Amino acid sequence: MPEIAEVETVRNTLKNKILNKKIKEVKIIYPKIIETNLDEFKKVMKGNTFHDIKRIGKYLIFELDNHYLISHLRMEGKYFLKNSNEEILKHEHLIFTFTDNTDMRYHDTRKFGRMALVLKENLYDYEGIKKQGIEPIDDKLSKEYLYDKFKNKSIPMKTLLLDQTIISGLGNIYADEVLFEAQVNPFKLGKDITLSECAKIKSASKKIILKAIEEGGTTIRSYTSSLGVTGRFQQYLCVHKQEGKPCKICKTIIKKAKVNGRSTYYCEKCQNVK
DNA sequence: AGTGCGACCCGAACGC
DNA sequence: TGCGTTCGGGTCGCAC
Repeated sequence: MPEIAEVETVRNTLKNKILNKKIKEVKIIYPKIIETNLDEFKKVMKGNTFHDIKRIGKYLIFELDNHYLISHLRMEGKYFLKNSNEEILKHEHLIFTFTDNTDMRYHDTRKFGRMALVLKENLYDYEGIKKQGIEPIDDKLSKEYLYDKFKNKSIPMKTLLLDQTIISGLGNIYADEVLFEAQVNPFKLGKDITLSECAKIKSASKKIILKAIEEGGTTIRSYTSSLGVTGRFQQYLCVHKQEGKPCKICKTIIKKAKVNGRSTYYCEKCQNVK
């Protein structure tokens, strides 16, 4: 499931392949993917060109002539590059055909991903973008900022790390890994967190995301990047999906629980869970 | 206002 | 074996 590191990997791999290609045609097979007006989408995309790909949190931002195409992959969204004459697969929902007869195809098994087309000057009017918090790799992420965001919340830390308005870009995998690295109890409420724990969360999130980006993300279940590269971060996971295995630090068996409906993996000793 | 939870999806994993 | 059921994952929107 794409988190910040996966989206960054898609951005980098896609960038080398599609920039400055002219779009000849766009085929929308599953229209619900598009949140904005469909006719406008078709009209604007035709004849347009991808000039750059940016990323804000888990959002991919394709730069066009006068617009941005905002794309959120949610759990299973992927982009594949193929020749236009290849058959259209079951889960390919949107096809951009370039003038050189190659395609960029949006593939999404669960149809959860979404796209929106906005004028460049309106990018930050888009709700999802507007409310993004600070990214783990941004030096502006400080322990004081986190403490301030957490201190009045009667919400478990696991849930707070998934809140994109606080830290932008963490998903279920890295939230578990960050809490383990920071030795913070995932069940602990925001209001009970200390400034020094915030400092640990800050540095742990940066360390883990940098490492994950370097390794091309994590592949769990169905996720592959646009070039089919398998994320190598999987081998560095300490707790996520490690239920029943001994903790890499203390050998205590890793446990699994639900926090706010999300599966959560932790070491009860290292993370001081009773 | 703050918090919790179902809906959106559908393939895989699970249970009988 | 084969069927039905549950699960998961990010985000939104609604209910309390």
